[in-house]
Formats: sequence, C-alpha cells, structure tokens
Amino acid sequence: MKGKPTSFDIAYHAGVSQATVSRALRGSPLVSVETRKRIQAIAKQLNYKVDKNASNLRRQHSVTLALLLFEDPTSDDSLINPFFLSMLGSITRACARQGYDLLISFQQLSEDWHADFQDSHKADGLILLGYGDYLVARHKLERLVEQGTHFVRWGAVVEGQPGISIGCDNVQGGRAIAEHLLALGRRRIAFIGDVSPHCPEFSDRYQGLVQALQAAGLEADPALQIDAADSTELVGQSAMRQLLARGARVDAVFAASDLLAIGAMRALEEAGLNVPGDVAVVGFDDIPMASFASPPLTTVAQDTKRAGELLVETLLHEIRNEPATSVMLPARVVVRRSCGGTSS
Amino acid sequence: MKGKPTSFDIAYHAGVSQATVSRALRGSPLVSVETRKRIQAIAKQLNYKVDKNASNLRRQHSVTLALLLFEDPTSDDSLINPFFLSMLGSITRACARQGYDLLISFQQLSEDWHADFQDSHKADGLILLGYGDYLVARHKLERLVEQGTHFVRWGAVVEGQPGISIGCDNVQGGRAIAEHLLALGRRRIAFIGDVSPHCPEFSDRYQGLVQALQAAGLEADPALQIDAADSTELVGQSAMRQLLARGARVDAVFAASDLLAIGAMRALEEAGLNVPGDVAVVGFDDIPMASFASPPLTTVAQDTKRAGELLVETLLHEIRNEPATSVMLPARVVVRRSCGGTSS
DNA sequence: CTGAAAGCGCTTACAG
DNA sequence: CTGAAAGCGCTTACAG
Repeated sequence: MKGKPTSFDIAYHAGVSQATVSRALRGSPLVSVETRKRIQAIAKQLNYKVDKNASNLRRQHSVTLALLLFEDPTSDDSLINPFFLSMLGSITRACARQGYDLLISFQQLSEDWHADFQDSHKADGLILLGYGDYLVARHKLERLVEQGTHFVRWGAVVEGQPGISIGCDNVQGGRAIAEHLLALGRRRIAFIGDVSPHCPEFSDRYQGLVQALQAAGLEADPALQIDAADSTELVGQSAMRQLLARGARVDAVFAASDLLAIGAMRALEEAGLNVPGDVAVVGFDDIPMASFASPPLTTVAQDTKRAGELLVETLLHEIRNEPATSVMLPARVVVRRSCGGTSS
Repeated sequence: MKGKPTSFDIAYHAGVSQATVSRALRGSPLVSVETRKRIQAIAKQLNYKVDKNASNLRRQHSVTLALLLFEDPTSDDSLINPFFLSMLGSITRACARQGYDLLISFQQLSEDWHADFQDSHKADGLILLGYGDYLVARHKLERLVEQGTHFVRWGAVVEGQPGISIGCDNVQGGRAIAEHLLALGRRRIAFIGDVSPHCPEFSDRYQGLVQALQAAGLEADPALQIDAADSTELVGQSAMRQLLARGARVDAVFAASDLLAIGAMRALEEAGLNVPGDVAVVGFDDIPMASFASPPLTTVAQDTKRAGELLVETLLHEIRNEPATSVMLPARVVVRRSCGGTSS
C-alpha cells in the first residue's frame, strides 16, 4: 500500500464497510465489541490515523484552540514577558488534558486579527493573552462578540466589558502588598505604572494601594505615581530616575510589575540608595527572575496554573454553549528581602 | 445568510462559478484582474475566510508545523526550562514569517508520540525540542525516519544520527569558556553534567573543556566530573555538595547549564566559599536569570533567534523535498562576574 | 479566461 | 449491529 492508509483500507482488511470502521474508531456503541477490537487491531497494525482535516470538515469543528499572544510591536524580538511564558505552559497542559490541540500565534496589536482563526475553522475558539491598550483592544473585542467568535481573555475583569475575562484580583493583590509595606512602617509609597483606563490591570493595582493607604488613614500622593508605558526593566529604571530627579521623598516603591520593579531597583542602586534600607521595593507577578534579583524581590504571585486551566475550561464552556462567566483569581503576597520584611 | 459564508455564497454574489472564486482567492493567474478584484471585495465584505479543513483535505497538506516539547516526566508542572522558552519564541515568529501555523504540544518522553501529528494530517512536519536520554530518543527518531515523517530536532549533531539536527557547537562553546577560565588562571576545573552518550550536548561541552585543558598542557581530572541527571538548580546544588563532600579541590566549576550553575553557586555559598574569589563558576545557555544571579553568571550564549529560524527553514526544505542538512551554530562566551574575569 | 465535475477522507442520518 | 449514500467546502485537472 502506498501512502497513508485510509479508513477504506482498514475496512477492506477487516472485511467490513468503511462506515463501520469510522464508527468503531470513534467508539460508537453501535458496533459490536468483537468487531471494534478487530478493527482497532488492524488500524494499529497499519499505523492508521484518522485524517483530521476530513474529520474536522465533516464535523464542522477542529478540536483545537488558538492562543493569541499580543505583543507590543516595539518590543524586542527576542523578549517575551516571562509571565506570559508561564501562562503558556499551563494553558498548553490544560489543552492537552482536555484533548484539544493548541495553535499558537504572536500578534501585533496593530494587526487585524479578529476571528481569523475561527472563521477559517482552524480553531474552535481563541484565548487572548497580552497587555496592550485596553481601550484599543476593546473595540476588537466588541467585533469578536458581534461575529459570535468564541474567546476568553486574560486580564482585568472590567465592568461592562465585551466577552469573558479571567484575571487576577488586582485590587486585592495591590491592597495586600501595600498593607504589607504599611505594616513594615513605610509611609511614602511611590507607584510605577500607568493608572489610566488604558491599562486596567495596573490601575486596579494602584487602586489597591490607594485603598490600603486610606484604611491606614493616609492619603495617596499623586506626585508619587508615575506612568510607565511598557512593562520592561528599562522603562522601570527610567521611571525611577525621573521620580528621583523630581526630588520625591519615598521610603517604598510599588512597581506594577516585576520587570518594572527590577528596573527601579537598578535606578535606586545607581543613585546610591539601599534597598530595602532606604527604599523598599515590591513588584507584581512573581516571575522566575524575581527571586534572583538582588535583593530578592517581594512581589505578588498570580496562580498561573489555575489561570491556564480556567482559561481553557471557560472557553470550552463557551464553545459548547454552556454557561460561562468571568472570574477573578486571588493573588498572594510573596515576601522576600526587597521589602525589608521578615526573611531578611 | 446564516452561518459562515462559503465560496458558493461568494460566487453567487459575484455572478461567477465557485471554481472561479477559489482561483481568484488563491491568486491564480488564470483569472482576470478585474474579476479577481471584484471577488476579493465581496469576500472581504462578507467576511469570508476559506475553510482550512476543506482546503487542507483537498490539497493534502496542512500548512502547519507541530512543535513537540519533551519534558522529563518528573519535572514540576509549572516549570519549563527557560532556554526552551526562548527557542519557542523564535520558532513561533519564524513560522509566522513563513506563513505556517504552529501547533504546540508538551510530550512526556515515555509516550508513544511518533508521527501522530503528521499521520493525522494535523501538521506537515515536526520540530522536536527537549533534552532527554538521547539513546532512548534515538530509537524513536529511527522510526520517524522509516515512516517518512518530516522532522528536525534541536540538539547535538551526532555522527550517524537519524534525521536532521540543528544545534549549537557545544564542543566549541565548551572549549571557549574553558579557555576563558584558564586565561584567568584557573586550573582545577570541575564539570557538572552527564558526560555519557545519553546526553551528547553535555558530553560535547565536556569535550570542549578537555580540549582546552590539553591545549594548555593540562589533563582533565576524572574526579572533578560529576553527573547531573536533570538540568535544574536543585540537582546542581546537590552535585556541588557532593563534590565538596568528596573533598575535591577546585578553583572553578563549569556547569553544563545555567540552571545547574546557579544551583552550584548556592552550594558554594552554603559552604562558605566565595564566588568568584575562591571558586569561579560558569554555565551554559545564557537564560534570562543568568544575569540576575549573584554574582551574575558568566556563561555561553546560543543564538536562539537564528536557531529558531533555521529549525523552521530546514524543516520546510525537508517537506518540499529540497536538500537539507544538519547545522551547528556558533556559541559565544558572555563574561559576567561569576568567573572573576574582567567585568568585576 | 471560465465552468462543470470529480474527489480529498471522513461522519452520520437513513434504512434494514 | 451494519451498509449504502450523501455531504462537509474546498482545489484542480479537463474541456471549452
């Protein structure tokens, strides 16, 4: 036999019709156990695999999910946010567990990506990952909803947003880490990160800080907040420099991400300031690097494992038209040395 | 119109046959420019996308590649070797550039994965990534070759191996970093890593060390080499402990990977030894963490960007039955502080 | 340059 | 429990 065997080849060898082969291989209860066994044995022997394209075409679904990772077009080719990388790992595993294949694609925010994967039947649904301007993304999300595309997004759960999001409870996380800083006696806490509606994750984290401050009878000083467009070390470093140049008196820095925090520590070191002696620094995400920073970075960890599972489970619910809702996962403070806390 | 539009819908609106629509959309020169334009406009307006399953079925290929990432079954759920992660990034981008989709799957070494993706027409070819016992993998690679599966592997380029590999020149890299250590006056260089044929990458790196030693008129001391089954910090740490416990006198450690090196530094620190004062430490891979280790780790960087491109280009050549060969990429020493070299 | 027709390899009502 | 047949949505010889 030349080429890959088809179900007709199996049928011929088994002395049954091709339809029966198909049924047997899909585990239909309509075929007798004995026949099924025989067919399975022959299929295995001939190294037969059902053609996914034919099967998908006929069944009108692909049993694959597409992961769309959005990156800022400006960012360096070689760098992927380590946080997304760990999400990727857990998403891949969750898909495998559910018997779905995973298509992965990096997208520029600027491109016109909507629904392409689903429209072309390459995937049954989309997982959207990656920060970017929320206000811009929102438009596209609306179009996805209109077109009936199945998708879930990782990110802030925003009031009245189009579609479903799985995200971490950024307000709670921000509040928890701010409370930790306050308990350690820090009072003048700077915040590095965009707090506009363009970036709901970061503004939620800031909101947490503000709440913690208020609960402690303190007020947030707007002069201590500085935007940071991208979430990279360099941006964090220059933001911290600016803050310092302005002459801001701070005894702690809450950076909206670990990468920003690491950059901030660099700027502090440059300025001859000791972390955590002079200034405590904390981040958000708990990327692998965080524990290697010097001093090791106190941060808030998101449950990426659960997040990945939830992302695919929720998407699968949508695909099957089962009820599905947005959910916020709890965040957990991880104390290391950069905050001047316990484990010094 | 209910449901997704098909080429028949477009044909109807354009007043042509469905065959013409197909040709126009695939850019066939057989259709007049004017007709093509009209069809394209209608397709766009109706948000038509050609059904990949139908197209793939008919054309007998899928225009997608599968990335199989092998992990040790023992490894923690949440951890992926950071080195592979950066490969993943460059592979994804390279695929996109070539117009191919990328299916990603984590495989346990133990599973019977061979050719499944290609046999089922889910992918036209396979990219194999991940260390594992080479002698075990070799068997499976042979089967892949027998079955005519298209694949490329990332890893050591071994004499007489089945299939094609893209890898870094581990001997050269090992030699270069060893020479650096020797130039710095280190003489008793320990090596952490499996040097058996089970792990050709690591034994090649060791071979580089041996060569450098010999070129300097020195001989490799077998007592200074210690196996490390997995490439993790913990394993590196315990390997170093053992070495120390044996009373080995060393002034430098060459760990076969950065993760092992970081673990080794930890063990050295525990033992009250200073890095690089008492013992210089170097790794291999240049993972992002390396620059964050304390002291920052001197290591050898592999060109993951080029590697990813080469992996997909080579695989595409194979798929198209064009000539393709294994290639070794040069490795580059990255000097940081852990070796006690210049940038101290 | 265009159309009618066959066929890619399955799955699944329909009939027995 | 099994088979004959239709059909999923394309692509591409074949004929004009």
